[in-house]
Amino acid sequence: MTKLLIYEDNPQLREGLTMLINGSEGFEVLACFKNCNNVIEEVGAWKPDVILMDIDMPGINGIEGLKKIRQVNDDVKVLMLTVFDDNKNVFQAISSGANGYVLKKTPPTKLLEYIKEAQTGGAPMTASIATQVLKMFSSMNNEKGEDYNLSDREKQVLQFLVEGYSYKMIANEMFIAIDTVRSHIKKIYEKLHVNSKSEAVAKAFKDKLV
Amino acid sequence: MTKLLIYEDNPQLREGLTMLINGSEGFEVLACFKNCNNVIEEVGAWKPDVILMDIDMPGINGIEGLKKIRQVNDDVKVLMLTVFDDNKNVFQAISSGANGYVLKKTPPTKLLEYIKEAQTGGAPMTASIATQVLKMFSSMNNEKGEDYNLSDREKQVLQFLVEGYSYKMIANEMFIAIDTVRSHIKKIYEKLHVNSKSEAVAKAFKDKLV
DNA sequence: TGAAGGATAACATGTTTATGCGGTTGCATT
DNA sequence: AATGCAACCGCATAAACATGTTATCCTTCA
Repeated sequence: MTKLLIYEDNPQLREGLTMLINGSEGFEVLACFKNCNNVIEEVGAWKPDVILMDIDMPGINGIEGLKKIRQVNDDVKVLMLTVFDDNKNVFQAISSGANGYVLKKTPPTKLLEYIKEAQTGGAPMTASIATQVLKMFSSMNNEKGEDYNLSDREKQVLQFLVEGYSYKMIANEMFIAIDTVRSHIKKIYEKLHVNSKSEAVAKAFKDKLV
Repeated sequence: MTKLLIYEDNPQLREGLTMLINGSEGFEVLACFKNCNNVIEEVGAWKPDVILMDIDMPGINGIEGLKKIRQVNDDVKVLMLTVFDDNKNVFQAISSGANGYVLKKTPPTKLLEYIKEAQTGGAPMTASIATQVLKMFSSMNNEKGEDYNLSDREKQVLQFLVEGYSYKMIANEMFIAIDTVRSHIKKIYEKLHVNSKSEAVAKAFKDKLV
């Protein structure tokens, strides 16, 4: 028997979900709540297997609710419910420890499947969410964009810049004159299309040159 | 009609997949290959909707094959097939542009579902894969180390520094005097334990303050 | 109510950076 | 032999930066 709590501010949807779930073999809704004000106590008292958590709630939203839960309980599975597959929310929810993320328009049979999947350690996601997650994933990785073809020496200098060295210090470290450091840096700026040290440093981080 | 190519070195599995798919309404296997040696030409010639790509192949493996495909074609959907839900491969595949990632032990009906899902822009994953992806996602993100408790204003200034603004530009943007900018920056340096703009920028990136 | 601290601002001084120009050397390609 | 290019070096100047000190106006908080 899968025991659930539901957090959802919309009364119709709350009733609908409850009826659907309670009417299905092997599922039971322990309680419903329309906000997350006492989420910690409620979860502690009812000890559910799975929580359905609406994201868009007034007051404490679903993400905050999730975070509260995770402060005290890492075992209960939390399935986020939302109308939109909004990029930022997906990201937030996932990194706050959600076990799954499904759209409200998911058909009932699918939803029950997802709940079961969450309970058994899976990570149910609707297709559109999964697509987004993959996109975020691949975009954040992007193993270095442009090349800028910096020479070896220029790369070294840039490295020192990133580490906060002044021209003078770089000259010392590299056993060259400070004016040579200047020359290198000027060249680096040209290749990176920037015109200050901090821009170069920022670009180095952004484009994973270091 | 969903048209497929299959890359799989194991003859049994190759035959099995072909028979399964060709025996299903709405699916057609255009061709099968046991390695990725000519993958670019083959994809160009057959113009499939979906490619089933085994990961563990001798010679050019599935990930390399995927990368080759993505060099010339971003539209075709590539579904990775593997025996293990190996962490590293999942990550590699996703960031190389795979559309989905399923285990070979996936039951036939599910597999057809997944193929259809991939074709229509979804991102099919078996539950265990999805779980892994979420774990990677949430683990790679957090940290955010120290806080340094910068004030709101100081955070704004730091933001501008990171974007390469000079003191003068920051003063203009924030409608304050350049000397005030100086004051803020001095305070920022103290809190971040640095003593130059580029060090501050570097630290901002490293500690994910921005 | 008085202390603490954030945001604002001015002034002064010395250092660092950005940019321009010029140049030599040595290696590799043509 | 000529060309290009990376690495090296020097000089000059203006702008930007780092640091110090001082001070007012707020709000918050004990």
